[in-house]
Amino acid sequence: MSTPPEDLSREGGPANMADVAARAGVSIATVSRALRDLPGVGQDTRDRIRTIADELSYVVSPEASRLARRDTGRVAVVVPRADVWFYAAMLSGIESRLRLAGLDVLVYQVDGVTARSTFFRDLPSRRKVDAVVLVALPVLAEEEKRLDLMGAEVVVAGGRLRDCPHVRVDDHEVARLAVSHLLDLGHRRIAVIRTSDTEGTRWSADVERVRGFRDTLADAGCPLPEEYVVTRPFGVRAGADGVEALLDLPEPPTAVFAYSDELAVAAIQRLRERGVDVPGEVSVVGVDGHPLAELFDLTTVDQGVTAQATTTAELVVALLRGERPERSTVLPSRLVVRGTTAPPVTTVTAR
Amino acid sequence: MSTPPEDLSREGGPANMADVAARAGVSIATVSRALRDLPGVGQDTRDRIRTIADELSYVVSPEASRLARRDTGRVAVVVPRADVWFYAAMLSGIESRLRLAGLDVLVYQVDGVTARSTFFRDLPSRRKVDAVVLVALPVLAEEEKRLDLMGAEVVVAGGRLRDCPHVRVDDHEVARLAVSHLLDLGHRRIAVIRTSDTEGTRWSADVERVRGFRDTLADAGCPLPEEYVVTRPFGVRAGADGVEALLDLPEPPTAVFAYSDELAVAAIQRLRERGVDVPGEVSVVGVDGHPLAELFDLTTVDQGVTAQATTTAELVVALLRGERPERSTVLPSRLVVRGTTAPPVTTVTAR
DNA sequence: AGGTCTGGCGCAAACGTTTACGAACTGAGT
DNA sequence: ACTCAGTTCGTAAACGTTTGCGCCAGACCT
Repeated sequence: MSTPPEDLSREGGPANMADVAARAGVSIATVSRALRDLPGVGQDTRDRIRTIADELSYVVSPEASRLARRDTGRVAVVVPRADVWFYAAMLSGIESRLRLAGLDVLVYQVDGVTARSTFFRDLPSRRKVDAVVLVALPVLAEEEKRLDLMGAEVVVAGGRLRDCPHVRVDDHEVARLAVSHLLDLGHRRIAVIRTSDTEGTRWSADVERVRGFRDTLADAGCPLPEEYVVTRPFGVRAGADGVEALLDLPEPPTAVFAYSDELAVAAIQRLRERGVDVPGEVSVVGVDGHPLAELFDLTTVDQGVTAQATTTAELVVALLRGERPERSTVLPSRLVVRGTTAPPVTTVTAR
Repeated sequence: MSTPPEDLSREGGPANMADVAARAGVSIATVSRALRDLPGVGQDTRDRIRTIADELSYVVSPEASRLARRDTGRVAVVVPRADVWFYAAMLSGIESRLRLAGLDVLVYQVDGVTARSTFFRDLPSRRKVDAVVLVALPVLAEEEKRLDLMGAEVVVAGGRLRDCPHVRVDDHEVARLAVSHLLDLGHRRIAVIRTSDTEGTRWSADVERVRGFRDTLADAGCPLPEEYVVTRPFGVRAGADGVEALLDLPEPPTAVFAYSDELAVAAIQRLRERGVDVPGEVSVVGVDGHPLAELFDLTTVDQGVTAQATTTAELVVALLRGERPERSTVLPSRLVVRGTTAPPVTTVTAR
């Protein structure tokens, strides 16, 4: 009868490989090999080491292990903020998949100019991770250059950036899907509500969606007054305020393309508060595939966030394995027609 | 004219402390001290080392540094899932605050029985972090025991667990605030919609809210048919389905206390779809302080998520500094009366 | 002149692994 | 008996820091 409890709480701190080795009467090297399923260890020795490690409830020191093998086993996920659905869903999906690959995920919230500039100045994740995933992060041209210093694989999700490998949807197509749907229904007065940093940064998804919006209207010979493009700072109020501005126009739109489902829901809520029927008087279409969209019977362009997240994570895993995966994946988006879009009354009836 | 570009991309990998030391003509120890503002280095030497480190764009190897100093500089935040507002907001707030303290945050999503049991079996964060924050994580009694093996400070947010230091709101009070408000308005038929894991786990916030609900009704001498307590699996449908079930009762409630604002909003949406006026026929009150609540003019009990997050993070920081902070902080919650609650028509009018 | 400080710095031992290399042993083939 | 390949294991050198200790020069005293 030995003294197991005493061994666990030996002079502070958890057990080392040396402790396991001593108990098993083998060298540290053998323990290392045994625990990692490397060849060169007899089955019986391996088993013995295993049980001893278990008894001591030993786990390797990641610092030491990583120091010796020169990787970190960690991936940074950079999002503007973690409490907004799209980013949260991305983070969630990426974490799940990376966890399967045995990778840890650290989060960086980088929101606004100052946070972003300090992030790119200090690159706080340098040498701390094997890869960094930039999720829909607007980046200034000068900041792009600092990416090289990152010293890790950089992959981009939900947009594209320089020559970084990335996963995204075709945002031009996203906008086209939404706007075509509205055009098909007969709408000719179509507005867009978007949010932005308005700090001079451009995120590919943003520019492409705007372009898709304009292109689709232009292709259909549909006029677009500039007042129909409203931009509001991010927040719950964005959708409501944006649609308010549109309603107050001398000639308000009959349909609204909202940049996100959250915007759309807020817009709908405000419309109904003001007694405007949706979709009777104004149609609304969103983007994302937010759970709320189903609840509110919102027509939307589902951009398959989970799929994007998973694909991104798999891209990271492949890169870290040294494989040469597809550097650019464009996932499909699909229009989900629900109850917030309908033909405009004005065109159907009088004039 | 030396060869600066060559130095940067020297034989692969980033610059070491040794490189900096060599260039500066000092020892490694001096570089270490200089860069960390430790005493024992002359000002001029310090400056010289600084600029050289800058030129080489040197950053310390966290693995090596942490190995030597025996901490990790990381904190694990464990949430059931990162794409649900409450957890996301907690994570977001905690990350922001911990970042200020120079700590990195790694996320663990632990949702459902299997994920939780493997989490507590493997304790994947062992030795990887200095502290772990459990955010509203239901834990089985047997799993609690494994916490000791964590080998890190364990703090709990949004509830309480064993003797772990924690930050929370008084959930009994939260329920009391909501239900008293409904009682004050004259409601006597008050139901509750809750979500749960239903895996035998109990989370303190859950049990206390239910208790608060029952106690408050009991104190008011208000009857509570068991059908008025509906539980639905988590999801967008929970609120809608739950309220549906209530409506179909022979004697439906005139007021609903929803466990979260998301539930409440879904419930309201379904109520209105079914032509039930809110708050005319049914009053609804939620819990959280979700951004949606403001948008939907929802009466709610704001549990100050950001404050909880910040306080939790500060608790962690204090613990890691070796201070002896308040081990139990109960933050105030407050009733925010908006437009989804009103006196019941039935009691006011006929009978 | 010798003596005690004191600030500035280097030496070297940790920290806990991983891994190339080689030693010892085993058994089989000659 | 002798080699040879194969298996099992130990030795020791990394990996890149941090930090206790000690040395040395100069300043400041007596």
